[in-house]
Amino acid sequence: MAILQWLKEPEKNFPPHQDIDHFNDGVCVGYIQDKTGLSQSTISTYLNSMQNAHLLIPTRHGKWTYYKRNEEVIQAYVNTLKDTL
Amino acid sequence: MAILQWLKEPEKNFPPHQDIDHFNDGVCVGYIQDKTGLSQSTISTYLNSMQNAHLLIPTRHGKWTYYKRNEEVIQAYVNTLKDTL
DNA sequence: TTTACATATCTAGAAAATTAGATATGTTTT
DNA sequence: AAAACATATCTAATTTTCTAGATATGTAAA
Repeated sequence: MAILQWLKEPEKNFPPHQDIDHFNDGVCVGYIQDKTGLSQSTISTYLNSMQNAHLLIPTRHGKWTYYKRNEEVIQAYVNTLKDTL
Repeated sequence: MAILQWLKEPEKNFPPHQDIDHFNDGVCVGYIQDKTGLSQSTISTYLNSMQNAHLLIPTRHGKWTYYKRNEEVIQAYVNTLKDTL
């Protein structure tokens, strides 16, 4: 949940990327790792599982993988909760 | 989540109680246990933890404890999720 | 075309959640 | 007040989740 929240406003929660000057494709794994303080493998695993759940969309830029929110799925999930819960 | 859903419409998901003819205070533990197929202690533990989270409101009627949804808290939770997630 | 770097995957140990049996408590009936 | 019944609590075993170290893979720089 924290990661999803951070990704709502990348410019407020992460430093700028070195090769690109926008967050159009999200934030690179390393920055998210730093922010959480967890190990590289743990973060990679998390991001991968969130990707599998279609909560995040990955984009590869050179050496880096960027992750951004999948707004449609996230909203659909919240709406389902609202109806079902 | 299943329990919360069932408790939205007790009359559709549970048999009538033997001592009272309404679900104003919710459903007794035994009926919820039957519906889940879990053991008595497990269900009691679940209901207790949901009560601690203020998701359920307990009412004692003689030998039975009835549990009903705490709509305010449940809605507040969903709304928080909608904003935060 | 080797080296360095970012990320992914594999493996396994530690921590937490799930669950039931045994027992305790509270309430009603006899 | 003893017995019966509904629910709660305690304890512990099983299962699942969490997490990191080691290693692998993919990409770019030297």
